[in-house]
This record gives sequence, C-alpha cells and structure tokens, in this order.
Amino acid sequence: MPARTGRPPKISRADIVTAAHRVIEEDGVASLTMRRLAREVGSTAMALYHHVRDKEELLLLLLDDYATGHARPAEEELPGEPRERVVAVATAMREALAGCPWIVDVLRADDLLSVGGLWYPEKIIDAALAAGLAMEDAVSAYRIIWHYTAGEIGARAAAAGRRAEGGSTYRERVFAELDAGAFPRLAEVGPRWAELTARDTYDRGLRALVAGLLP
Amino acid sequence: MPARTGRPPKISRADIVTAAHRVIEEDGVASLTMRRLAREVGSTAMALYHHVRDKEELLLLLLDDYATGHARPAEEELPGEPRERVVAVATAMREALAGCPWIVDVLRADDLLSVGGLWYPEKIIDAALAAGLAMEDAVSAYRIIWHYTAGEIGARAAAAGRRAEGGSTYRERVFAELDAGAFPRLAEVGPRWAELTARDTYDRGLRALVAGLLP
DNA sequence: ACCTGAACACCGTTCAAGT
DNA sequence: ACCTGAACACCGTTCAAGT
Repeated sequence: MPARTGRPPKISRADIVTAAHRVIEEDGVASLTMRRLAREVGSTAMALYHHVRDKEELLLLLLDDYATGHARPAEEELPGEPRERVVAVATAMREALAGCPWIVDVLRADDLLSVGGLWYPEKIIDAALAAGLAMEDAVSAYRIIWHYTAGEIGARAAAAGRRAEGGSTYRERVFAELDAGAFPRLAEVGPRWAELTARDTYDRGLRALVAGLLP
Repeated sequence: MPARTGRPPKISRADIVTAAHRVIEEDGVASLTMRRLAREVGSTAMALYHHVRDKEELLLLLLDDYATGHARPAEEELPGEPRERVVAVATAMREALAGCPWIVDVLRADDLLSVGGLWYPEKIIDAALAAGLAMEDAVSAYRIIWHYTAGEIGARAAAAGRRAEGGSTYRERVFAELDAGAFPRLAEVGPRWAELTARDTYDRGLRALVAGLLP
C-alpha cells in the first residue's frame, strides 16, 4: 500500500452526495448549484472540483446513490406469472422515481436508469422473455414501459412544480379562452379538468400496455 | 381608434418569435438566450422585455405559434373507426412534437399542449367517447397516451442531444461495468442495445395502449 | 411608447497560488 | 494532495435615463 501523502482531505465524495441530496430535498434540483453545495459542506465551490469532474458527474453520482439506496421489492415476493411480474416491477420503478422526479430530467437519456437502477430493466426484460417474447420484443416492451413511466413522472413533476410556485394560470387561461364551438369536448370537461388530472392513472395505462405487449 | 402616439416600434412580437424559431432550429433551445435573441433581431436584450413579460412568456408564445402553424391531418381523412382514429391522431401529435422536442420540456405541465395544440386532445377524447367510454375514462385515456407520447419524445430528444455532443459514454460505461451474474439479460443484450434502442417502437406501444384502453 | 446602457445577483468552470 | 481567491464568460432581469 503506497504511503498517503499530502494534505488530508476535508471533504469526501460521500459528504458531497449527502449534502446534494439534502439540498434537493429541501429546495429542489434548481437550487443545487456548486456554490450552494459548497456552502452546505462547509467549503468552496472550487474544492468540489477536486472530487467530481463537473456537475454532470455529480448528478450521475447522485442518481446512482439514490437508485442503489432505494428499497426494491424482494425477489421472492414478485408474482410468478410473467405479466403480473412486469406490472409489479414497473410499479416499483415508478414508485422509486416518484420520490425524486428530477431524476427523469437528468437521465431520460438512452432508456436506461443508472448503474444502481439496472435491476428494473433486468427484471422487466426477464419477465417479458418468460412470457414468451423474443429478445428484441422484450427489449422494446421494456422501452415502451419506460417511456410511459418517464412521461408520467415528468408530467407529475411539472404539475407539482407549477403548484408549488403559484396557481397554474396557464391552464386556466387555456380553458377561459377556449372556443366551445371548435373544441366541444374540452369545453365540456373544462370545469372538471383539474379534478380529473389529479387522479392517478398510472396503473390503468400500465396494465393496458402489459396486456397489449405480452402474449 | 385612438391616435397612436410615441416612438414607433422597431421590433414586433412576431419578429421576436420568428427569430427565436431560427435560433432554436440552428443551435437548439439551450442557445436561446435573451441576449442572443436580441442580437438576432438587431436590438438589445432589454428591448425584448417591452414585448414579452419574461422568458417563460416567450416560450409559451413560441409553443403556440408552432402548434398553430403545424399541419394537422384533414378532418375528413381521419379513420371513422374510433380506435383507428385515436391511433391516427396520436401519431400525428407525436410527429408534430418530434419536429421540436424541446416543446416537451417547456410544456410537459398539466397534460396539455398549448392553445394552438388543443386539437389533439379534443380529437382523442372525442374518439374515445365514440368508442363508448365515459367522459372520465376518455380523459384518462388521453392523459395516458399523452404521458406515453411525451416520454417517448423526451427520450428521443435526450438521445439525440447525447449523440450530438459526442459519444454516449455513460451507457457504454454501464454495459462495460455490468455484472453478468446479477444482470444476465442485460449482459446478453448489451452488444445489441444501441441497435435495438435505435428502433422506432412508438406505434407498437400506442396500439397496445389503444387496444387496452378503448372497449 | 419604445429603446438603451449600466448594473444586480446569479451561474459553471479555469487557473495560479497557497498549505 | 487538497484547498483557496480571483477571474472569465456567461445568465435573466431591473432601473433610470434617453429619444
């Protein structure tokens, strides 16, 4: 083991990640700046660059930490029937993401979760294969479910954001200006739109997908 | 008509919106800053604030302009059969959005497109009602389809973004570090992942949803 | 009424210097 | 090896002043 030399570190990657989680939990991802984070760990913004390459790497670190730490369903408790297993895993995935919706913005890329979140695609693809799908179709089934889940989380996050920063004036204006002749259905539901869109429809969509995608 | 008084305007809202479209088309949404936009219209950043309240209003304006201007399917050409009509409208919606994926980031909120884009939800809800759904279920069917569509567009946009700014190193690292014992299915598809995720699976998912949601 | 310049309070990141 | 301060090149937005 080589002798450790030089100045002993004041902060660690783990400190940074912990502080970043706290900032996000308290004030949202938008508040997570290098300067704010530095203040939180009792250091300077520039010191952070000794532990992470840039902000993107920090976010990836954060993501992975979250995925690894989040409780997932016990393998034995998953239903044996393939379709039900996909529903169970996807529901768990959505639940994990719902706790930190900013994740979807960070890693919407490439249809993949972080390294720590690979359990979900693994299990969904595995169940799809068990249901009799060829590998190609199993992967595409997973991607379709992922797109649906990411879209739902994104919409929820955006709606929550709007709600937090004052009334959703835009939607109200849309319905106020609505031409009832051109858009009779929307005019009809207009008054109930807020109530209806507050409902959780994830499961309904998920089951429709699973029924349509798995043989 | 009251006499128009004061200095005649040098730039109009229309000029601003046109220039903004050009900037986005050329260099992406990230490049759309008030200063850049001002340069583009031959003015100063501050002059813009005389025509739009803030950047958010500008984006909404942009969104609406796009939705209004985009060609949508002729009413007569839509299939008569309700399920097929939903598929046709949703496909057109996705196609319209694919042309400007940044839209999804801007208005992912509230499950609604802009004022100019209301045609899509109107037609989808209408077809869902024609298929025999109650209003509540028709709205939730629309929302589910919207979430799926927004998620797909978002993933495509993110993937395109990564591709533009150099190789998708992250995904490669994920597969390189993959523990084949813990994730046998992913290890198996790993080499084909890029190829498989390049495929367009929107239609498959959409038809699964429609089949599962409409009676 | 419309436009301008200077300024404010921020960003992420780099670089040379300290311990 | 690790941390710091000053600086760079940006943001969106406000405000007082010009025409």
